Order: sequence, then C-alpha cells, then structure tokens
Amino acid sequence: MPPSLSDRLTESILGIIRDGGLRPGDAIPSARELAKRFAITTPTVREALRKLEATGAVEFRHGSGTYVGPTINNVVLANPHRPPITKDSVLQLISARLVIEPAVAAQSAVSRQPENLERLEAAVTNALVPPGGPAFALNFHVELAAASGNPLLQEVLASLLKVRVREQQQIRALYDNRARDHEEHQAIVDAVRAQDAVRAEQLTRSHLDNIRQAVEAAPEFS
Amino acid sequence: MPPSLSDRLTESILGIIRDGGLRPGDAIPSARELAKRFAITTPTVREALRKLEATGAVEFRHGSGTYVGPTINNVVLANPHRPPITKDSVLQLISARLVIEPAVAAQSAVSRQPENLERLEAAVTNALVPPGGPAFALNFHVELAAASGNPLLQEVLASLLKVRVREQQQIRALYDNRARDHEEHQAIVDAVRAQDAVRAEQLTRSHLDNIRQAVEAAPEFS
DNA sequence: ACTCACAAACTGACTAAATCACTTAGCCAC
DNA sequence: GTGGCTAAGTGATTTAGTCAGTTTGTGAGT
Repeated sequence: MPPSLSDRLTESILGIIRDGGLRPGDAIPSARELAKRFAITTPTVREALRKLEATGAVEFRHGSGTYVGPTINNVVLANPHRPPITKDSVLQLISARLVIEPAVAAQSAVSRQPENLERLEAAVTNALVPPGGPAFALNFHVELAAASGNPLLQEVLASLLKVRVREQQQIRALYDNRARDHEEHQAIVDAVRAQDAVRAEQLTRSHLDNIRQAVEAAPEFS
Repeated sequence: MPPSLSDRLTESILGIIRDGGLRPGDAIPSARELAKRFAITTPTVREALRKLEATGAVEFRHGSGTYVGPTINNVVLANPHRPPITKDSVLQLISARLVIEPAVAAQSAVSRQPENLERLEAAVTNALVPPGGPAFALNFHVELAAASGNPLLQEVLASLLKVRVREQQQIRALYDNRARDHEEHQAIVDAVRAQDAVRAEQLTRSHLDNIRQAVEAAPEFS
C-alpha cells in the first residue's frame, strides 16, 4: 500500500520548509509554484496543504500567501475538530489536569529559571486585567509547565488548555472567582520561586481541586 | 475574516457523522455525494476531507470509500507530521514521561478496575513475544494510563508514545533489555493490583529512569 | 518632496468536466 | 460450492479556467 501522492507531497513540502530553514511566520512557495515544481496540479497541492493546515504546520492567508504555522514543530497538539463540550468532558479534563499538573509544578519548582519566574509573574498579573487585553497569550498554567524546562510538557498543557478555551467563558460566567484564582496562582509562584517542590505540588493540587468543585457545583451547560 | 468554505465543510461533515451516530469504522457518504449534497465540487470536498484525515477523524480507502477514523473523538493527538527525531528529542520525551507517568501510575493504582488489570497483564506478556505478533496494539504504558479511568490521560500517553514508534526500533537495537522491562512492568502491575499508589509511582519512576539512562548512554543516532 | 489613488500582478478559493486506478459484489461458468 | 470475470461504485488526479482578496509600485495631484 504505497503512500498516496498527496501524502508524499506533504512530506516534500515539510522538507522544503525544514531544508529552507523556514520558521513560523515565514512564507512558503505559492500553490501554483509548488504545483509547477512537483509537476502536478494545484488541487493536489491544495489537498496536501490542507492536511498541513489541519495540524497547524501551515496557515493560509487569502490573497497574500501560505505561511509556516506556529505549531509545526509540535509533537502533540489539540484536536482542531473537537467534539462538543459537556459538563462531564470538562470534569474529565480537570481530573486529568489534577493528575498531571501537580507533578509538573513540582518539576518546575526544581528547574525554574529566572526568566520563567518573570513570565509567571506576568501571567499572574495579566489575569487580573479585564478581558479584552491583548496579552492573553500568557496562560498561567502553560507558563507553569514551561518553567519545567521541558517544551514537551508545555505542549501537553497547552493542548489540554486549548480545548478548554471554548468553555472558558462558560466557566467564567458560572464561577468568576478571579480574586481567588489570583491568590492561589500567586501562592504557587511563590513556592516555585522558593524551589519548594512539595509545596508547589500541593498548592497546584488544591487549586485545581477548587476549580473542580466549582464546576461540579455548576448546573449542566447547554 | 469569514471561515473558508472548506472550513465550514469540515464542520458540516463532522455534523453528518455525529448526527448520524456514526462510529469509528463506519462509512461516510462518498465524496461525489457530499459534493452533490452541498452543491459544491469534489476538489473542495476533498480538501475538507483531507483536513479531517490529517487529524484522524476520517480515513480514506482507495476504491472502497471514506470511513470514520479511530481518533475522531480525541481531544489531544500526536502530530502526524513529526519533526525528525534526535537523541535530544528522545531524552526530552523520556523526561516528560518521567514527570507525568509516575503520577498517572499512582492514580491508576487507586482507580484500576478488574478489567484494567486483565489488559495490563496481557500487555506485559504480549511484550515478550517476538515482534511480528499482531497483538502489538496493547502498549503497557498506554494501558497503565487507561487504568486511571480517565480517557484523557490515556490519550495523552498514547499521543506521546505514538511519536516514539519511529525510534522504538532504534532504542530496541541499542538497548534490547526485554527481560528487564518485563520484570519492571510486572512489578508495576503488582503494585497497581495491590492498589499501592506510592509503590506504583516509585516503580514507574525508576523504570523510566532506567530507560533514560540507557538512552543517555547510547551513541547519537543518525 | 510627499501623499494618496489606482492599477497591475501576485496570491489563495473554487468551479467544471473528465479520466485513471482500485475495490467490491454479483454473476456465470466450471 | 469455487474460481474467475465483469460491472458499478469509489477515491486519485488532471486540465483549464474564473473569482476574490492582498500587495506593490507607479503616477497624478498637492
């Protein structure tokens, strides 16, 4: 069962990106030129590009060009075609985070660098500004994972949280306890700063447990 | 910036799958029929289907049809367009697993059901049969995560390990210590059976640490 | 010299109508 | 029955073109 033409094409296009040293944001050759280069037609090229688009490896900008996407080097990614969200799926997500994140926090307390502490502080304070601020790229829990020094852990957390974006508003609507969140986040940062792994782990666990309880108490959402 | 036609199409196709109650393995309407139904042309339909294919939501079988894929309900998935593997990336992966898996093992020791123990035992014994056996679908570490009762944790581990498949042969070639692996796996299962979370956690940690050391000692691969 | 408007010249988005390649199921001969 | 052939349905790909945005450079007007 030989790989299909469009399969080989995706690999070739990735080869162009890697061999060309292209980084996220850089433009790749136009669909017409790729078609010419590989001696195939544009619909076939577009199929291959769509596959790459689905995984965030490339991005289309109508009229402008095709660009290298932000997650091209990711190992694990959030499913862009997510199933609909239910209260159960939210609780499942929090349960998974309850297993993973405390261990991550402990590791981050050990491995954190001064740069990580800066970003963590920024994430904590940014969360206080009312929504609409542009600096929402910094997510506290993702930055906490980043402080572990392992990009893979950051990817895993980012993927888990990306799925949550859609219902984040719903949770906020039901249980907007920004002040408490802020306090707990700050306490975790302090533990990480002090390189107190045990405390960071335990604070993260109770923080997530608080969120879990809040969601559990909330009514089923639409 | 309105979503492109093929974006809306993917959503519509997912709608057909979900509304039709289709499950992985079931056939979906042919590209020609979808084109007719949405009053568009087949290349456009194919672009949408390719996007769904990239995330494992659908599968093509030339000459036969298009079928619902196994990972359509996944929240997080392994990047099918993985970057090339280096020794560093392998160590990074093991480090991430060293953070996540012990915590997962502890949770599994608490939550495991009789059914999980069966599958774990099967995974342990299957690993002993020489490669070529068909029952390689059971991966010990994935089953260990499954025993936690949280499908999301299973997804995360499966995604992390899927990436590793490509270099699994390389690791095996450098450090084929199947007997030791088997012993350590068996010890973890015993701890999980006894619902001894602390021991399961610690055994998992040392097991992964052994693998890490073996990889570290290995020469750089091609 | 500066700025604004506008017109190419690029780009992606999509259409239309075929042809080729593969799989499956049914039929028929043996 | 069983084997092989055939026909219908499917995905894979081509060809040739139109539509719709974006970027860039040019030139008129100030």
